[in-house]
Amino acid sequence: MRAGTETKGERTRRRIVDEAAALLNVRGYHAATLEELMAATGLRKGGIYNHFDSREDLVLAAYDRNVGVVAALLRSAFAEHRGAPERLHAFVEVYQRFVHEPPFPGGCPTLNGALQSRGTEPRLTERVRGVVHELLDDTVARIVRGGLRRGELRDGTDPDGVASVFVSSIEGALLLTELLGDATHIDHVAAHLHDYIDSIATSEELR
Amino acid sequence: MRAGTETKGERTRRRIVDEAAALLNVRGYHAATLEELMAATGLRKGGIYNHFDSREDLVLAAYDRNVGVVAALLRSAFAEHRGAPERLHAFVEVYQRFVHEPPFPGGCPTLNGALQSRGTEPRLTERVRGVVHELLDDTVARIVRGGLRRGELRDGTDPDGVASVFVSSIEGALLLTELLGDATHIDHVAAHLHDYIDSIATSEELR
Amino acid sequence: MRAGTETKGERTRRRIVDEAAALLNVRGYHAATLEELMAATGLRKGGIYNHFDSREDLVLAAYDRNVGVVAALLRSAFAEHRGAPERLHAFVEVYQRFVHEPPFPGGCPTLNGALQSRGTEPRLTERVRGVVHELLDDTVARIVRGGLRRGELRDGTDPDGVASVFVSSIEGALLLTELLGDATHIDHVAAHLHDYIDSIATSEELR
Amino acid sequence: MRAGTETKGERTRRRIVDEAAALLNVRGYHAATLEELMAATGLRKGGIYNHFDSREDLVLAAYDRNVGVVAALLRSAFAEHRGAPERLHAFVEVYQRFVHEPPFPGGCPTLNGALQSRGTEPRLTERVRGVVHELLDDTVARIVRGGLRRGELRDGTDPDGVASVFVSSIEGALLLTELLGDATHIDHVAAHLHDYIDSIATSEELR
DNA sequence: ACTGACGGGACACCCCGTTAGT
DNA sequence: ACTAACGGGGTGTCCCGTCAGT
Repeated sequence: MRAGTETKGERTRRRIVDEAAALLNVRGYHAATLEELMAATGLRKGGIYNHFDSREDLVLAAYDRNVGVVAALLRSAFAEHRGAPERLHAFVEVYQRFVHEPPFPGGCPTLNGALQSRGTEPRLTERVRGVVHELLDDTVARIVRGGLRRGELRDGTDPDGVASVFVSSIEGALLLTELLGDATHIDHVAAHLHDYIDSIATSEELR
Repeated sequence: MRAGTETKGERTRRRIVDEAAALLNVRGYHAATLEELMAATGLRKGGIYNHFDSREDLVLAAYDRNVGVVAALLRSAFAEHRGAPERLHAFVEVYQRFVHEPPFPGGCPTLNGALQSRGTEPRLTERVRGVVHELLDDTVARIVRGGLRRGELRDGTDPDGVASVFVSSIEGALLLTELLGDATHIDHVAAHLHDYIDSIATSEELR
Repeated sequence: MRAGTETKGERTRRRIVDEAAALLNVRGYHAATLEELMAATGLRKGGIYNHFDSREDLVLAAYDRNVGVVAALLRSAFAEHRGAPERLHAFVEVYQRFVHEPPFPGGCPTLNGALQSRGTEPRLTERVRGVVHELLDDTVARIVRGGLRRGELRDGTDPDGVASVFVSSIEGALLLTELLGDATHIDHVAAHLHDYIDSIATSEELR
Repeated sequence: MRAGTETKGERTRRRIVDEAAALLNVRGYHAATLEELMAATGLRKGGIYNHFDSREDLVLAAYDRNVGVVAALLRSAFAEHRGAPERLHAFVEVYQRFVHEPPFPGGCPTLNGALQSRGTEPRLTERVRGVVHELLDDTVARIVRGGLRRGELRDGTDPDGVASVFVSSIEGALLLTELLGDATHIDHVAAHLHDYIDSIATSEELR
């Protein structure tokens, strides 16, 4: 299929996913009922089930869409920075900006998916695991490995350790921010991580 | 009635809370059904409703119980250490040990409660908020303030910032550990926090 | 047993009936739950079941008590009047006064019992039937028959017809009064019945 | 869609209301359980809840249907008579015929609704109040007012008083008839009311 | 005689999925 | 492709009754 060309069915499907994505991230991937999804999409049950075999399939598609938005933010941020320290700074800033200028309401979809899928939604849980693994290994740890290779980060820095710290503290801060309705937590954590980046960077230049 | 003596009802109630607490932390505070709670406690609906006015009340009691266990671990850890840096180290170690030698299965109840109460369980959410606030303000930030007064921590250290960083990164690490079934995340974060504590402590002595 | 002497058990039983009677006439003989009866009597379930084999038995006893109060009002009113027209006037006045100066809240127990026992409470229905039959045949119709014998009422007056009219219109008026919260209905009906009595009385003297 | 055409859903909904109306008037608007309604309509819960948001909504619709039948009987009776005395006679006869040739079993829905909604079914109670008010003010009292204007009824006749007497005694008679299974009560009351109408009519002609 | 504890059975409501229509 | 109609299972809650204790 050529870019820009969509059959009518595809357009409808896309619209369903878009509306569902917005709703689910706010109301909860598990809590939102099919009735609410019907109201959000303006379609009836049968209309939705024409495009998705089950509510779960729609939820997964919507989750992917929301995660994709965040991934795109990261990609575009990385496109502007080459060095490992810079990219790590950018990584933090993306999430910080995500809180203060959210591209869609409801907070971080990765976190929300992780929170709400416990036990009841195994396929979503699996999907979240994949996303988080990618965040850890293919994003943060990869940046660190590249930085080590290029000598931008101190020898002995553990890529996996950095990844754990970054993802843990950021997702934890998003959780606090969301739970308490207080954005200072992500700011405090961001400041800490910026310091941390500087402490493991070989370069002397201050940000 | 003498202290230390329990009527039959109190014993049963305690047993219900204990069994429910174990179940709910694993199955989910929201997902676990009353039927499962009946199976876990060995009582019928009538029996449970004799001790609790609603499923929600039981859930809250079970949540309190689980949170109380963690609080007790913290208290006993703090009882062995006086200085602020030592207490912060102990704080981290409690959570690290919590993962490796869990007093009950299912992970951190605070986190689980926060995860599963989104929107659907307002009273539980409120409870979690209280617990997290206590963790931030009355535990970590208070320790830091004491350390500043006594000159154990560097001037300029922000108690609230430290609290945000500690709670965020630890809860985030617990989330990763739980989600991915991989305890290295809490270990990485713990190591990082230990370093961080040393970096803000005035004392030169290494741990 | 001598009058005025009550064993402790009898006193408790009487207290249960009294409190239950007051509650049931207001909350409804069918709607009031055992929990409410417990609260009203200050006893626990077992305490009540010591005196009554079932909720239904207590309801019946309470109903009898309430009906007995009305019956006593009628008896004492009849004791002051000998002639049939006078007694019929008195009959009407008892119910009219019952509305304006109720001896207990909730309205006419006969009516309430009739209303609330439909289908679900067969024994109470049977009891109500008996009470209404007594009201029709042994009270109103009997007065009319006496009046006919003594020539106080016009020949050709049908005792059963008068009874139907009196009981129907009075109970109907109580229903309207209760349903709409408007006491004018019983007043209108009372005025009408007083006129009706005068129209079937042989005596010329106006009331 | 053309008038007079019913979709399948409308037909089913109508059938639900019809069957429910018949059942509820007999079994009781409060007592009849959803299971019984399912059996009566031949539908499952899901099918019923597709047409009604709650059991209460169905009950109200069924009540309205039954009341509507009685209202239609009154309207058609009034259509054949113009004068106030004639219409009052017709009013009485409608209810008398209602007992002897009931259009549906279970007796007068207005009465049944009033009886069974005490406290437990506030919306039904409100509905019944409206129906009774209409019966009093917009039906009987209005007829009397018209009769007074046209000089068909004696001056000094109180429309509200007549309404109270008519509705009270008829509903009371229906109550007795239903409670005791004895139709003579409505007949006695009807005879009385016919006499009463003649006594307040200016016309000399006997019925 | 009275309490506390527990069983057991309804009951109304929710919500996902599917199929007959159009 | 989309709607309306319907099935069916599960959920929390209510509430009466009973039985062991004391």
